[in-house]
Amino acid sequence: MMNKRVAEMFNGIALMLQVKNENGFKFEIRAYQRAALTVDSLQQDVGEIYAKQGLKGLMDLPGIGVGLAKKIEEFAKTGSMKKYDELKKEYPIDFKTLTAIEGIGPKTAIRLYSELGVKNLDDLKTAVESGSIRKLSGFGVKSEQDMKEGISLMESSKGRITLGEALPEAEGIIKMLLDTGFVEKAIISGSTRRMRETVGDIDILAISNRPEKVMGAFANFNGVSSIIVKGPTKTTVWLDIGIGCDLRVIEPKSFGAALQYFTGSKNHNIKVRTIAIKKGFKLNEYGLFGKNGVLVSSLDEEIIYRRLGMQWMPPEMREDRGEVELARKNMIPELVDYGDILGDLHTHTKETDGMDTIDEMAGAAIKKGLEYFAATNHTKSLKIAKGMSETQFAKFFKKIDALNIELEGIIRILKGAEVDILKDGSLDLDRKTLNSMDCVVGAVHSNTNMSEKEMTDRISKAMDSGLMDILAHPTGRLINEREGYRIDLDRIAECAERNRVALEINSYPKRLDLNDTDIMRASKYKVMFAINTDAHNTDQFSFMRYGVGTARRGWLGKDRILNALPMDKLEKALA
DNA sequence: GCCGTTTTCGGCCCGACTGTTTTCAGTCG
Repeated sequence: MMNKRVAEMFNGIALMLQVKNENGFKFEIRAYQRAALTVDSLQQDVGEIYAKQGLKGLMDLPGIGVGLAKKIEEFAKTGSMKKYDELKKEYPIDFKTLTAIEGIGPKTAIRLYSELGVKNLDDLKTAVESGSIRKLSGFGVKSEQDMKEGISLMESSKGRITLGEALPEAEGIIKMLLDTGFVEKAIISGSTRRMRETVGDIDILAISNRPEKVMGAFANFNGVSSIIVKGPTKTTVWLDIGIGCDLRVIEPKSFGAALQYFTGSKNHNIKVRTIAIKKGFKLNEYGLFGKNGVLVSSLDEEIIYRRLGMQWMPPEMREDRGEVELARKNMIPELVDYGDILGDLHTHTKETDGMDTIDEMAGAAIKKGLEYFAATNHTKSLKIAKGMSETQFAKFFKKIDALNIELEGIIRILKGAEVDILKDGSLDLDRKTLNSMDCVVGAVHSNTNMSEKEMTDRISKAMDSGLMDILAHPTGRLINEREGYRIDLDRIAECAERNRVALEINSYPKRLDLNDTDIMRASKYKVMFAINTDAHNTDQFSFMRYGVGTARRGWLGKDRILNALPMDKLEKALA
């Protein structure tokens, strides 16, 4: 995977061009930054795209033209980029680290270098401690202190946290704001509203006629470790959990415009605003304005989009992946909704590595309003999770049969397993046991370091057995921890279609697997998807929303979701 | 350096906050 490196180099080039010549490269810089964003958020490796589709494939990516495609080609072939290396020779500075410090941008970094010889973080620490920053013109004691604090913030930063951590934190802040009594409405915006799998900072939008009171309460919130900026409409703080949080307070009349603006994504907004300009409007966070600065619309997101000749788009789609073009043609698909999920087809109990009993899990599922769920414990080869043998499953299923009689008409528990797909592609239980189950979820847990072809063959063989209903966490990736195993997703999806195996969208916050872009790719085949929590305790049924958010980011409709089917139809589908 | 429902040339999103200095450049999102 070379995306990270390429994005870093593009960003590096942008930074160095910025210091090289004030405004001469203004738009070139923007092009590099935009391309870096595109490459960085891409799930597919640009090296792979180049290998399979050449320059043409690269140029199909938004913001990548012939020039940048050739630079990616150069990197893929030689492992370096001449333009980057040449600039780096001119500026032997660790821009990436230094500009990651809050308040330090490229201009400041270059002054620190040319006047104090600061090349990296260690040099900066020395400069700050020695008191030499305050002696530079345009800098003072405050700037020096800010840098010191910026360094410690960066060192305590978690980077991007998972949606599963960010969303509950954001909801806590919303509640606190509403409790102040000064807030009419408070809503999550930014990447959290778009349900992005990781969140770099939390964005909150509040409506109030008393902004100073709201900002005061926010800054004093006990989850806040320091205040970065504080004004009447915008306050930024650093949270104890290791990321930043922005609060914008606006007047009621600007609600729609502000929500549209602060939800992003950045590239989505740039595209929408460009269209606004072409139509003779100006769009900002206060509203959509006509030629003479006359307010056209500001109250409602949907009306603003309409005025621009577009349909409203669900936040999860706003990534500039073609949604604007669809919206202009009135072709935005109806996405699976958070309330559409009727069951959960992948959960664990105490018998293996779960925390709670089947009775407790059933109780929690009932509370969640599910019509059914499948108990899918691990199988014997997975020793670390106390995987079960054929006889243990038989015994466990008797318990489920009894429970199902007791819970008749309330909920239905499906008998299943998360069966290991072994190294040779065979399944970890005998055919008879698997045939006795309602729902067989196949998964890879061992020998993950195979080649792409070997791993794809292995999983395909398992699906070809005709015994599997669902392929769990198809790539095995863990966010911020490990990349997935290597698979040819097209071959997997094609094989799943042939065998009528559903692909899982695992809702576990660290997994979200398949992810949004993989879903888009796989959904070109006639496969169903199953959005499962993989719950290991009763609380984790609440992970479902992360999976649904991911499915929506992959543009899936309800008709593609296996567990949006009511029990009778699901039974037929599984059979 | 990218890109096209005005364009293959001439455009390119828009505003808030801060420090240090007197009007704004730098940074951020």
